[in-house]
Amino acid sequence: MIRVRIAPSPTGIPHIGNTRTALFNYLFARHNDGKFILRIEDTDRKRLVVGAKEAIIEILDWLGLEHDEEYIQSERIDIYKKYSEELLNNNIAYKDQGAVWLKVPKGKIFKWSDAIGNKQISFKSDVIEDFVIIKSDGFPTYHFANVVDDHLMDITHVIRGDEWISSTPKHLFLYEVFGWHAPVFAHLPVILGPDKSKLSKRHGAESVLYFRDQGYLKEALLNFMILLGWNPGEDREIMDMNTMIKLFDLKDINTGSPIFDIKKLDWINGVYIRQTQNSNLKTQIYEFYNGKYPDDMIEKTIPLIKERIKKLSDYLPLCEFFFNDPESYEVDVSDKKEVIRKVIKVIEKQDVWKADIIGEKMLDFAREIKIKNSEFFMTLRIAVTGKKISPPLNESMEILGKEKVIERLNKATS
RNA sequence: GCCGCCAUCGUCUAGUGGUCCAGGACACCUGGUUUUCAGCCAGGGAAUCAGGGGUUCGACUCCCCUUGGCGGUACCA
Repeated sequence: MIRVRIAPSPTGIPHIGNTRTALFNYLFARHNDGKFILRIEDTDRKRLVVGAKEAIIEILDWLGLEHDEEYIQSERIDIYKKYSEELLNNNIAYKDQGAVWLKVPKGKIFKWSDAIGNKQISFKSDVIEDFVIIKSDGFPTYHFANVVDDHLMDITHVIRGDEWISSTPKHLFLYEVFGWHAPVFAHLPVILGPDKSKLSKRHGAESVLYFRDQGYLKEALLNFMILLGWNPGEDREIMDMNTMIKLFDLKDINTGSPIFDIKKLDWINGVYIRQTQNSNLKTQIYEFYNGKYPDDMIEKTIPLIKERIKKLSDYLPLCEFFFNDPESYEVDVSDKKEVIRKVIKVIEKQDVWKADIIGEKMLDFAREIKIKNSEFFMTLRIAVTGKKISPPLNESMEILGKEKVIERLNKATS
């Protein structure tokens, strides 16, 4: 039975990098009908961040990366203590300044075959110094707790960031002194920022929750993340979770570090928005704005804006005029008052209030007063919406209603 | 410094010795549809496969070196 785990430490809020590692672990587990385990590694008491653990769980929940088992290391210190004492008794570890250290012998070679790129990696033990396994505050170090737990929890594959490569010899040595069988290691190349340096606050290192707050869909974020360092070996790029689970394989993970590119995320998000059922999209927008705008109105606008927004947060800038009268006009229409007044007359006589009929009348009117279509409709657009860019005008006016449109036009001439 | 990982269009990548003077996607540019913006459709530019040596009849693909990037070198993970 395949068993994998993610081992986040609650010293910060997970970003795209950590979360992609979680995704890969999840996909690997599900693909193989295995177990996906969450282990909170809160052994660094000094750097604990309040709310971090909750955020970790909230992110996994939001993305739907459901775990099968959950452990918290701070509740397991007796276990680590027991194993460290075993090492102490066997004279493999020693105490110094209140901490327990593991003796690392010289002249050994630690090597393993890494699942990423399928290569052999080896380190001479001479470059590895004795290291602490139990800190003076009684808590285990990552190296120790991690190995003990991975063994106790029957972890078969350790899929983690490649910043752990240099620590792997220590882990291997721990498995050796305990006489335990080491799991398969798969070290993922880390995601880099646009400047090819480590992901920083400026780009992508924000909490994953930030992307949700920016109006990205979880399906899009998931799809974006899997494409960072993995592809199915065919041209397909848009994949739902089931497809990802079906196609995912460790051997298809790239060896090079990918760079985080938000433009691609935006594109993918737009694709997903266009794919979303109207009623579902309505609900998502309604909830994104915390119910501030009536959902029946949102519903009417969906067909008009579905192909025009890339993120949920693009909705309001485009559609606010449906809910509120414009407070200002992006283009000055004060010299167009005459035209607008005439339009009002035409509209007042209009009793069939349908977009295509309205459109015809407007076209006729523009022709009658000999104004170029583009110019005329821009004036009308500004007067009704306040903006140069809007959803299709006729349809927007239909949704707004005749009375409201006349009111707006009157306001624009005042 | 030492140790280790990595290296194909700006970006994500395909490519496992010949079918590649390198294919797809994003981004960008042009044209079409059009009352704005999107979307959609059609087309375009964009990698001497980091550089240099090998191996081979033949290298993007294998080996070595150099360079560059990244990581580690904590009683942090």
